[in-house]
Amino acid sequence: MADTTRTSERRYGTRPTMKDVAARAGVGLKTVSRVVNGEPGVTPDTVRRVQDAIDALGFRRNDSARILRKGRTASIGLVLEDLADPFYGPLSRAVEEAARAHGALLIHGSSAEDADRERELVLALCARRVDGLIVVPASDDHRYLEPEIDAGVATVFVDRPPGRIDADVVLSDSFSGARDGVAHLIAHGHRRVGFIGDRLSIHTARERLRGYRTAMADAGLPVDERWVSLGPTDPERVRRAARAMLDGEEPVTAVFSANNRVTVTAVRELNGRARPTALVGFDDFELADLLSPGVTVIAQDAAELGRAAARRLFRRLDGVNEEPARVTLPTRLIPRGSGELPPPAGGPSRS
Amino acid sequence: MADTTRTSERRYGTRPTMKDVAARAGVGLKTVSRVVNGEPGVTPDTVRRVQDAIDALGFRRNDSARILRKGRTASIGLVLEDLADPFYGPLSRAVEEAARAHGALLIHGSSAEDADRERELVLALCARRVDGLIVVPASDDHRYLEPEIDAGVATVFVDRPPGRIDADVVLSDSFSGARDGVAHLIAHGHRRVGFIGDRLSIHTARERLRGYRTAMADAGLPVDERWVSLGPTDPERVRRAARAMLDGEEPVTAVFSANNRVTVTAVRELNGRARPTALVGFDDFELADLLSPGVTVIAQDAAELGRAAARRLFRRLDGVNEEPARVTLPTRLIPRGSGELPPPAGGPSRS
DNA sequence: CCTGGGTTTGACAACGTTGTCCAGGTTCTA
DNA sequence: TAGAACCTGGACAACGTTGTCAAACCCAGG
Repeated sequence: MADTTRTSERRYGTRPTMKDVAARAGVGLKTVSRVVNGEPGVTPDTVRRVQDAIDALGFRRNDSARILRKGRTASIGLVLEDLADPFYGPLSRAVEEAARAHGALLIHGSSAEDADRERELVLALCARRVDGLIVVPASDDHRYLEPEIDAGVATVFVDRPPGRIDADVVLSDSFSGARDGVAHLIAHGHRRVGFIGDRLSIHTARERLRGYRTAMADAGLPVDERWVSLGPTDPERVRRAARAMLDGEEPVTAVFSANNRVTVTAVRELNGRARPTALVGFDDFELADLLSPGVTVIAQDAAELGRAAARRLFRRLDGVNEEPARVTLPTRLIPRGSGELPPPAGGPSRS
Repeated sequence: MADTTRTSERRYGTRPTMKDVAARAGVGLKTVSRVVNGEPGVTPDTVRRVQDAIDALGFRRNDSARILRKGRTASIGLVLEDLADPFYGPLSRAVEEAARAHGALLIHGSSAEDADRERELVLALCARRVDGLIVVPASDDHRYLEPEIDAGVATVFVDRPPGRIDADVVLSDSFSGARDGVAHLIAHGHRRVGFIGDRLSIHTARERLRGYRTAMADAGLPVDERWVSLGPTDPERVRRAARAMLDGEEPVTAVFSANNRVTVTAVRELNGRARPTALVGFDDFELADLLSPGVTVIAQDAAELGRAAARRLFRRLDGVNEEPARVTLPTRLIPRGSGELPPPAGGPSRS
């Protein structure tokens, strides 16, 4: 490939600029800009000449320069815990659709539930000058975001509230959901209900535990602390927890599992046992209805979480200036069989 | 909020620049740049002064300007079909990890299996001057990408090959996988095997169909065209297809479903029937082992697809200049029960 | 043929950063 | 002590685009 010195010709790795287009079309720089952006006030004939030059050179506007000049990037950042978690699929998708509707691109990052990594990602996105941020918090202290928010980065938290700052947040009603799920088990005759949850550092985990305790208390039932297990959601820990509460001295007859990862492992453990144990899980998951018995769940609407967060975000970007608000979405109990199993006859359900 | 004229103070919606920092620290612009980028040749004392000014003003480097100046954006684009499809979760995740390891951010878009939308997204990413692109093609003509690739945008296709251009691509071995899956059914005594696939416009769909036909031919079995159903993967179409081949005159005794969406619907249909029908599905999915019977699948390694694509991409970004290559990853048959069901005794398995 | 109004066009600065290059100061060497 | 070598810091241009503003042009009406 001859390295020609004619600057207006395409060379490998060098992209033509508006200046090149202008030279080729024999017009001024600004006229090219006008054509590229569809601004009025250019003769049809000139438009055609410029268009031809654009096509001939394979010109594509450099949005970096445009962004620098205009100050707006038409992109929003989405930071969540793990892209591969099926719960976040519909949420991301909903945010993406909203972004698309507003002509914005989505920049994505997973925090892997690590506070430092969340911070690092969020600040990288701010350095890119994203117009807005949607964050599923991993950290419990978001004061580092204050200067950014002051500087005008619209920020909405979703699924969990931010720590130590006041900002928009969209949540599912974890407390009521868990309370309803546990009450459902109690209504089917259970008196000893186990709870397998996430680490207490996570807000939703705390709320769901509170829902569990409330439901038990409302029914006048005691909670044996051996029935409550909190910690990371890896299968090994969850398995051990399930075994402990099922094989102990006063075994539970039902289990409430506080998120989808826990539920899946719990199902695996319960299915292998002779004595059926009732189960209600927080979060719906695909194929829950096809298992036998079908898994009764407290479903949250992940897509709606994303939509609501995006709605809030774009309202702010459109200049609406309101106080930060908390939106709480209701959950839905979906009975499928596992939550309606009765306690073993003649078993510990006698008061 | 008083609109002070002191330009170096923070005002709402206006961010401090290096110039502001320089003024405040009493140093030159370039010195600030050096400190921000950790370049050598600045006295510790000066560094501290600059650092203080940065903290006081809440300065954060504007990456748009940096990108404009340097030409590299440290970001890569990922365009796939649907973020919410669980198959793409691990793939995205793997790409993200690789990006992170190389200090790059990930910009994300879903094509929704629409060629125009793919093109629009890809070109938007090119306008942003992403350093590289990873694309799950929805279109069958990617000539529109040629100028971009010539201009230096490293591009790797994944899961499906590009159309009408030569470029890197990472694929699962759909042909062999399907052939093995169908051979597995035949090995268990089936002679009438149905195939429910995706639209033929999709490369993997064609390959899997070819695998099916090859397995049947290799076993000397005829294929009745009523056993083959191709089309969109919505549940309604798949259900009808399954019913037709199961209730027809010469009903199939086994079904090969050519992707995860089809498999899930097929399981739903088959589970409701008295006569058990064998099933092997392409793509693994969560909980496949918990259904009864467990679903035998041809598993592809989605995460490895992503990793391999990212590896290829970053090799190119590191300057390695090779001919475009096709990488094909093997699939793995995972027997779980549904694929090992025998045909009904005394039924049509007599030759 | 000139004036006035509108339309079309282009020159120029600016966005915030980094690369180049040079000035001034310090330290070391002969 | 002079001169070289080195270190630190800053002035300036450039990246490719868009906003501002003024110049040039066109046509109709007088």
